[in-house]
Amino acid sequence: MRGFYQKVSQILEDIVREKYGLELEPPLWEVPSRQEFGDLSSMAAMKLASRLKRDPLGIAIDLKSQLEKKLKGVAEKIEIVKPAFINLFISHKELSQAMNQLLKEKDDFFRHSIKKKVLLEFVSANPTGPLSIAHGRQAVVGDVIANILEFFGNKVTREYYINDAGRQIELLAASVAARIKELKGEEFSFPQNGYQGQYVKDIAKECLGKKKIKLDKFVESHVLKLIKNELASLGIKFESWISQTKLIQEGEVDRAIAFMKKKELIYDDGGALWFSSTKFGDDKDRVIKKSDGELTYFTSDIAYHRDKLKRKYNQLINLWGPDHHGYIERVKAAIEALGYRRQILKVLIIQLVSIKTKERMSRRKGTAILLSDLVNEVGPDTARFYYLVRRNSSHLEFDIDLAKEVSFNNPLYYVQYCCARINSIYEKAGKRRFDPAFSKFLKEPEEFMLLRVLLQFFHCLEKAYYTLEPVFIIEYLKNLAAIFHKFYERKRVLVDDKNVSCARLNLLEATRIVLYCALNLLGIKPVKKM
RNA sequence: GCGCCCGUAGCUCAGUUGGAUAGAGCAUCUGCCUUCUAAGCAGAGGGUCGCAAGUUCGAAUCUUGCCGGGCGCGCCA
Repeated sequence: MRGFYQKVSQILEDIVREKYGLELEPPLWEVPSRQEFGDLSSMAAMKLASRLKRDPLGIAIDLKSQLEKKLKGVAEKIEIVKPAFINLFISHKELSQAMNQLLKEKDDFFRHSIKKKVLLEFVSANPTGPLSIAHGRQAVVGDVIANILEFFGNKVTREYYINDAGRQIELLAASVAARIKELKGEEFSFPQNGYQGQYVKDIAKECLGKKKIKLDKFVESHVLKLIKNELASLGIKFESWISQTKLIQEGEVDRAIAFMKKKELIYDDGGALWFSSTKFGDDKDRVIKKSDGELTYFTSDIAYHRDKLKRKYNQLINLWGPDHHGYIERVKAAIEALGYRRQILKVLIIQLVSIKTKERMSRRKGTAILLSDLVNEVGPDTARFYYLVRRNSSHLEFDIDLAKEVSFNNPLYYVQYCCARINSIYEKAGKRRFDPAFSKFLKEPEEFMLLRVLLQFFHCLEKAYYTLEPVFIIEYLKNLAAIFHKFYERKRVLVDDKNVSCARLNLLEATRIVLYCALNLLGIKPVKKM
């Protein structure tokens, strides 16, 4: 719909400006909720009517006649529906031309070239153990958001902030130390609230043979390797890893404090140093240095964000868990204090994940279900798909039994089945070329229904891009799959009439391009056989 | 107490910069395989959109109050 949409929007915009002297907020056209309302629908008449206090129907009739004049050949028909919707039906000729363009340009047909530099920070789990199922959701959502941003031409850096300076990592080292003693048969006392879990014992075992190692460094690198492997098992790779300890050692934190001191945003109270974040809209001021002389987590986070900003990105995006929601304001306050616009940072809160399953995994006593358990159970593609089926801000219930089910109940299989059916036809058709000259032989409503949905992928991508919600791609895929199966059941592709057959093969290839493109953005491999 | 998320069909959820008859899937019932994969398609039933007021041509969507569920509010990280 990309070509028409831009053309038609421009024309309507011009008419509104010339005839009424007004500018309406885009979008002037939307994809209507029902097929019967056409390809594009405009509410411009209603909007104009409420601004000018005039009869909407009269305005609609006027706009319609103007549009008809300027859209000869593009529009099949233009209808007015109560109260004053203007519905536009695009001609079959125009639609098949768009399909030919899609066949020629492939993915590029849907791309943009926005070219912003974006830093996407996500997961950033403490390096104290394996990733949880909630981290898994952040990882997948973040990765797909990065894919979408890149698809529209942005330069994206996926970054992981390693929170390795706190007490937690010391506690883990102490836990490992206790396990080492246990293995040696020495007396040991396990630290209070120390880290449980098999991985602690595994690390201890590895330490046994080695001499003269710095335990905390060894432990950290070991856990980081573990985390990297878990992310890799989902097909996720970060371009950048930033260590909190390193930021402190390199003096970034001190410099950030000095900078804010100079601007008189820091004061002393009760032996502690405070940042006057209330000057920038925070509820209360925040401690920068505790009375015992130690820095807080927030302090190094200020330095970290200063470091990000110095690297000259157009946009910073952070994915955080819901427990960090109260933290957004103070970081934005810090960004303003550092002399940047607060809008440069966008924080997405990714809600929690719970697991629904009959037995199997819940039987494991004591330990929580981990990301690695989940991936082992259902595989990376399924894990990715189901991690994306809800809006970021909604709780996600991961239904393991459904995800593993090999049936049409399972939306992922429903989508993959399209790929399998297309491939199956290709195998039967043998050698194939896609000749655009045949596209004009598309005639049937089922063919155009499918073609319209293919072209609407453009809108789906825009929606996902502007809201940073990958779920729209999932919803689109489900819809596309339904329309494709409908087409498949009603119309054979390989028929005796060569013209029709070739035209439908073109349509099939267009479908494959869109399907693969969408799945690719989600990081899911299309299947060829089922 | 303050802040955030959620409440839509029996179940899981779409639909929210206000728009057309509130949509899917599951489950229930009825049809369709000599023809490219039936892991599919066609059809039926199923709703006081948590409750109540307000804003207007029009509210699931916006405002206010209330009810119910989840989470967060440290000189923790």
